[in-house]
Amino acid sequence: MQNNQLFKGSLSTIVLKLLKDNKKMYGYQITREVEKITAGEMVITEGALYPTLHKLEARGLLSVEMKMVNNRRRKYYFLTEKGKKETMSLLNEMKTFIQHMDLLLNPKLI
Amino acid sequence: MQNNQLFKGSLSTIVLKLLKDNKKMYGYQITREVEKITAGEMVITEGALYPTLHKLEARGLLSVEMKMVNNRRRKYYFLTEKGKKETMSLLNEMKTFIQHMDLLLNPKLI
DNA sequence: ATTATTACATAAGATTCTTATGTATTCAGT
DNA sequence: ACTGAATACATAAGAATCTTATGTAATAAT
Repeated sequence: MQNNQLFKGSLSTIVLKLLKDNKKMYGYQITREVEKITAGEMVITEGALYPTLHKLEARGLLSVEMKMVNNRRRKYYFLTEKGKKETMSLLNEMKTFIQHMDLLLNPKLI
Repeated sequence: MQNNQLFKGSLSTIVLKLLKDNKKMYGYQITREVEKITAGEMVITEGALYPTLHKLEARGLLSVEMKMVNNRRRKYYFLTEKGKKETMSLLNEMKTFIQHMDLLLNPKLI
């Protein structure tokens, strides 16, 4: 995203949606996946991602499972039941937000 | 918008786009127009709007014209040349952002 | 008279990011 | 054997953008 304030506020939604589709993922994997999907145009910084994951866990939306792979630790996150509900809610909010932006930025002149 | 973090970062773009379409507007009018367009679903608070207008003016994107109407002062804002360019740029950024969100939230499963 | 609306403004605090920094392991190239 | 890139986590300081609260002041509506 480089210099994009628009991104602000959407990170949680993105993370939760990825976990919804992929069952479980670890932090580094999430950053790779976002870059892959957006062809490198959107980059999630670690300074934003890790605090967000911790916060979602603290809110009871995510659970964690530690794994060692190649002598490196990975923290796999997955949605709790509460997290699944919140994900649906946030996806609807995002949809509504984009509709409103469409109304504002592409006005239908009658 | 009530409780919507997604809104964060998009206010400048909305304001500039409205000024692009309406030539000149005053603060209170901008709040009314946004509510009108979004059927009351998006509400711009004054605490967000006025500092934003001042900032855009300080950056040379807006100019001001004072008017007295019904013994009440109005500050009409309008785009400078620099503001017109920045508006196009921000509208493109918003478009790109929404495309990326679409990629992330509505993945095309092959 | 009192409340709502119009019209501006700012300050404190919350939230979410960026940038910088730190630790530690593995892998690829020289 | 060494160096840098990649993998994988973490946190802290500061920036940017908002919310909430508050203030001023005039007109319109009840």
